[in-house]
Amino acid sequence: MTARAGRGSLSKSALHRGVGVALWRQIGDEIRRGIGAGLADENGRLPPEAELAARFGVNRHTVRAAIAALIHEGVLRSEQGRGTYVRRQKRLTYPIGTRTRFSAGLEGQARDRQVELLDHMKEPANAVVAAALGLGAGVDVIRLEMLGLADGVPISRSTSWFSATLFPDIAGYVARTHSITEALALSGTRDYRRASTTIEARHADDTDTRDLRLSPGAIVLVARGVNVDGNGKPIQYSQTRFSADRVELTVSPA
Amino acid sequence: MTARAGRGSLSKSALHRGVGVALWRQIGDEIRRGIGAGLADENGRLPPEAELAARFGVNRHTVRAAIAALIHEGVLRSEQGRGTYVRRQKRLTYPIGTRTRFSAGLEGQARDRQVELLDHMKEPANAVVAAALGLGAGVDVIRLEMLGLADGVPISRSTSWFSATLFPDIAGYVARTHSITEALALSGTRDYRRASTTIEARHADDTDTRDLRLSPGAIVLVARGVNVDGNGKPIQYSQTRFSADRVELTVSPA
DNA sequence: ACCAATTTGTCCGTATGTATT
DNA sequence: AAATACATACGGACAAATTGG
Repeated sequence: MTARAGRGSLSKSALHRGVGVALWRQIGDEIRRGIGAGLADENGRLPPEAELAARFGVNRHTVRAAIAALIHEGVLRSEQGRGTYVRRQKRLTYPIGTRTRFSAGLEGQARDRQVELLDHMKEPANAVVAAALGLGAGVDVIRLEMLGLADGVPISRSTSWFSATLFPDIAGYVARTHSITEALALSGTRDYRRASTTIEARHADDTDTRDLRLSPGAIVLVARGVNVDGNGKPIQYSQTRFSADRVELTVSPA
Repeated sequence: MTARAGRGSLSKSALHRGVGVALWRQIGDEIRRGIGAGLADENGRLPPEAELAARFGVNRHTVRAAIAALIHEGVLRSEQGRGTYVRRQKRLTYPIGTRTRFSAGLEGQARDRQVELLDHMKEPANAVVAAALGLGAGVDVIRLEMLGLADGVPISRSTSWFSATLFPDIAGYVARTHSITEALALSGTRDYRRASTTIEARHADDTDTRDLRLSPGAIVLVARGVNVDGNGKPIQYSQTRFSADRVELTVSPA
């Protein structure tokens, strides 16, 4: 999309009827994608409903249903007599690298960034967590449920596990400092780095729609990874869900 | 998903009515996601329709519609009196790193891997391509449209741009060798590495659904990046779309 | 102040698709 | 397989707000 010649042409995209996805939703997805690819003009104004209807080959009401959904999502805003406008133009770029830290990574992209601890608990590690942290299955771990915000908008929703014996007080530190980096430092781990990350994409489930304020059918990017300390010993396993509409990930070398 | 306690529990996920996605399709998406997360047993057998219906809180007819669609897509296969089975179990893991090469990256995960050149052309670089390759806007570049397959299944669909003056014969080389690495070597560039990659996720557009054989509403992972030669000079800008159902990306350090 | 053109908002009715029983 | 309820899609008509002459 980014590297296409056209100026707002939105390639007469064929809609598919009878495939279990309503036309208005397909059109909504097209409009969402079209934003930032020249569909809206320089003021963020969309073409009028009648023109969009003609372009998609549907009734104006169907376009209106799509726009209504996007307004409900907070993507668009419309004013009677004036037109329909895009609310947020740009997507945040979140770095995935050896030294990823939430706040530092978004520096310069959002005025206000913060991490909120939603919940925490001690529990026995399941097979995946145990393997990732190099612990025996069933060993106690501490799980943190966190929400990352940028300028008040939910950006990421993560679940992290730490060894309960090595980081018994991690939850309190995170609650106090609002920072994993500082909480680890208070626990005695001054430095850490990302050992591996896998990235997948899927539809938002209801946890995602609630915590990240998404609409059903929205997409989340899921990054799973392990942080290790200076000696290469695993200290944190985490799984982070990003709103695909609001962020893109960038793999930085270094 | 991966790191959740349950064995096949599939978290009573609430379905949403009136959101533009038919229930049978939502259930289909859930089943697709549930595969590989313990929904199917060790033989790849799904729970019986009646049980799925109870689990999702819908009528059995609706589950049957979902299964029928997944059978049509080639994800499931069902046998009267025996049950419904998963065709492909695992998702491929595609490495994104400094030394990403399609075929080598999937080694061991698929018996047969190949890259097919769908189309190629010479064109003036647009702003994005020119910036990525460090060329002046409007300079001629060669664009390659490629399809990556693993065991005959389309995995990735990429568009790449090369400087037309530095790599005038790249299309022919790729067509002959079915490999970017070898085509670059024939052009005199023995070594290259990935300088940067950004990853986003979005709904499949009709190009994607056609080339990657996806159903509308499916998700694609989009990786955009630049390859540079030994001296750090950009030689290739590419944009690759992966089927999010079939592939996950992994960021390898090194 | 007025008018015409443009654009979104609301209402009617009808046909088809989806989901349940 | 059939009856029912609701969501989706279409078509047309008009009201309400904005813009510019």
